[in-house]
Amino acid sequence: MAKNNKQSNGSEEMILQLERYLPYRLSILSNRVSSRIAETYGDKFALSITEWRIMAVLGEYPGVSADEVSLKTQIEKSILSRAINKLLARHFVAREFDPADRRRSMLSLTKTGKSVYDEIVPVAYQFEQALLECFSESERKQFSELVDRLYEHAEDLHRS
Amino acid sequence: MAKNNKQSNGSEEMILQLERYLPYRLSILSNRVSSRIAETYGDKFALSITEWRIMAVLGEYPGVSADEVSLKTQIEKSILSRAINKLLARHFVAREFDPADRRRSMLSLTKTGKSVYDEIVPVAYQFEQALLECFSESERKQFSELVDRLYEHAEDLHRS
DNA sequence: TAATATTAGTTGCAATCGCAACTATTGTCA
DNA sequence: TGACAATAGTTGCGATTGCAACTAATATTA
Repeated sequence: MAKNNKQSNGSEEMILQLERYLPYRLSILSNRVSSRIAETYGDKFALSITEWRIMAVLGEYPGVSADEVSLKTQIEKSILSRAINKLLARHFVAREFDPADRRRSMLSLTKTGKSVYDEIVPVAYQFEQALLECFSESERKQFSELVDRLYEHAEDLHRS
Repeated sequence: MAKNNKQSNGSEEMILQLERYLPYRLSILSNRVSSRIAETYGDKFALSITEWRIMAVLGEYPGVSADEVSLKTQIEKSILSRAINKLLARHFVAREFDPADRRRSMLSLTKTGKSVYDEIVPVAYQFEQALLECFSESERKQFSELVDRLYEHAEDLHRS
């Protein structure tokens, strides 16, 4: 972790070592990883990260509403609305409205969307595997656990 | 990690479990952490994440050029140019041009900028400490190491 | 039931992003 | 030296973002 180094001239000001600062490193790591994957589906299907995430949720949970997608992915609802419209226009996603609550949309992948999804998923997993090559089995487990714990803890911090 | 679960009906299509997919989790974690910190300096000094990062680099390396800031932070150069202009306008940052190479800027924090920096740095470190409370000492070290290794490995993947 | 609040999703709009083209300066090499 | 390439930084411009206000539907409650 970054250390709280003081300057050596005796003054009390701290220097922040950005490249050792964990929040910064997480951000850089995440950007690097995400952009690497985005290359795979971006080049081939012209999907943005946001669009792909929506499709990933629909592949896993067909029939969810936009709001549920928003909850799961943290995508802001106006961005989501516009991304869904694009996916509708490209016939990757279909939308019905819940007859019991006509505000509520029910989203799913179309046949075309599903075939795109089926093509991307194995590549995504291969990428994840390739990424994790640099870890041993126990390191993978440990890392995964620590990521989860940090995520929960960051949420807790907010509440206090 | 996410498992390559197949559907149970005997077809070969894979489902991607987004919330177990490591690249996705890194992204969500990083966003959560970054936005928590941004609240601290954003509310008080109206600094964006990008602006703060630039100031952090200048606090650590006074006199660097815009290009060097771009290399260190991965901030795209047009975004950087505009952010620096804002920081110049607010007198948080000063700019000279290298007499030996007049294309090259030499950036540094002004007195005002330095006082903002000096106020933010301890808060940033406190935040990092609070974040890491959920880890033991050895877990912190391990996590830091794994993050670094993953970062390097993600870069290697790209070259192949 | 009528008034009010809440929820799901959309849209207006100003700010930001990011690629590509541009200017200005310096480096290369025939 | 002079033509061309490379580098640092800026700017034009279309696309994207994200807040806030909006519409439409449902839920609450007096």
